[in-house]
Amino acid sequence: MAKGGVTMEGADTALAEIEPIRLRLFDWWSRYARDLPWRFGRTTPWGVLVSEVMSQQTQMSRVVPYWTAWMKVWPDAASLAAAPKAEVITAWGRLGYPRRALRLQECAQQVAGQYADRLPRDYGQLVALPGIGDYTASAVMSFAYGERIAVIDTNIRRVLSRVFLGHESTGGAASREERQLAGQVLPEDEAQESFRAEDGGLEDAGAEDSGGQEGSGRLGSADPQIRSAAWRDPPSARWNQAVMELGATVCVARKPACDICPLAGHCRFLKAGLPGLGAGRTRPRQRFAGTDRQVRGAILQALRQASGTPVSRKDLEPLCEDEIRLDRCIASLDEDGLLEIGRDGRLSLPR
DNA sequence: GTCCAGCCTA
DNA sequence: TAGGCGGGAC
Repeated sequence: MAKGGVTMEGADTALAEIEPIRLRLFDWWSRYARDLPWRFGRTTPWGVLVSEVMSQQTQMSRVVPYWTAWMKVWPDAASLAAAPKAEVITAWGRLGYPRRALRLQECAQQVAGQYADRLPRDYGQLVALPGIGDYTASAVMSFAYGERIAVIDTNIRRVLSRVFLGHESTGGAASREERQLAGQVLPEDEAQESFRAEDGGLEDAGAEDSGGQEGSGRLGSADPQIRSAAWRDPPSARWNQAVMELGATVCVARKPACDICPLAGHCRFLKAGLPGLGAGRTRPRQRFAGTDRQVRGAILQALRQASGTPVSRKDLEPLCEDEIRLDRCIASLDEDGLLEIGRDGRLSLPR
């Protein structure tokens, strides 16, 4: 119980400065937030969900072109639900972890079939969808719907832990202390500020908005005024996004840019001299070179490039010295539903 | 070499 | 709770 109800003694000092911290972070956010096309209310809740799934373990900058092309072809759950798997896998391109693409389509099928093509505005229903875990469900609730909910991801854990607790976030699942802290620092929302509170909201705002902003998804080179006009995120949603953004661009894992950090004056970690910087990070990464994952990726890429023409196993042998491994990877891709094996033994993307 | 807006299964 | 699962940026 010493753990449960106990306040975070160590965080008290910093928590007392929560208001100036919020002001500084919000100001920083208004100046430096990246102008990603799914931000600032320019897409639907479904579009937000797609961006979050694509961003799982993948940097935002890599996601942007994929997301833009994807949403053009499949702007809603229903259209994605009806797409051929091969096209979905191909459109996923080299984003990595292609099983995410299949799960996203399964998710689309459930949304289209069970929810009349309207993404649920309920954490429990979201988290029950394929490929949607705690983070993504929370992110959609906050970013797409403006609901007040603490979002917990690796960036937020790192930033909050550093600023308020003065040490690095631990590996593994979020600790109880981290979750409690995230809830404590989350701003309250004024009822009237809660944007998209009314039913409908921007459910169909898709891509019209300002006439002719098509593909770019940008608002010119960041006129703060234009941007802020589009900002209707309630404080809690802005906070979640701003903390994440700070973690992604300034308060990074290995070499944080404390010299330009808006929270430097309030950061317990910095004050303490960055003890154990970079330590206690998430579990060690698996190597990629020479693993099944690399071979799986190469096989899939070959199938994409074959664009529908079945490929023989023989043609894949150059991708992998070890034939045992090659066959194992083919089998696992088959099990994952990422490829099909024809009667003649040739391989292709599933239909 | 490390890290990344994680999720799922055993 | 541990381990599998891409690929690129730095």
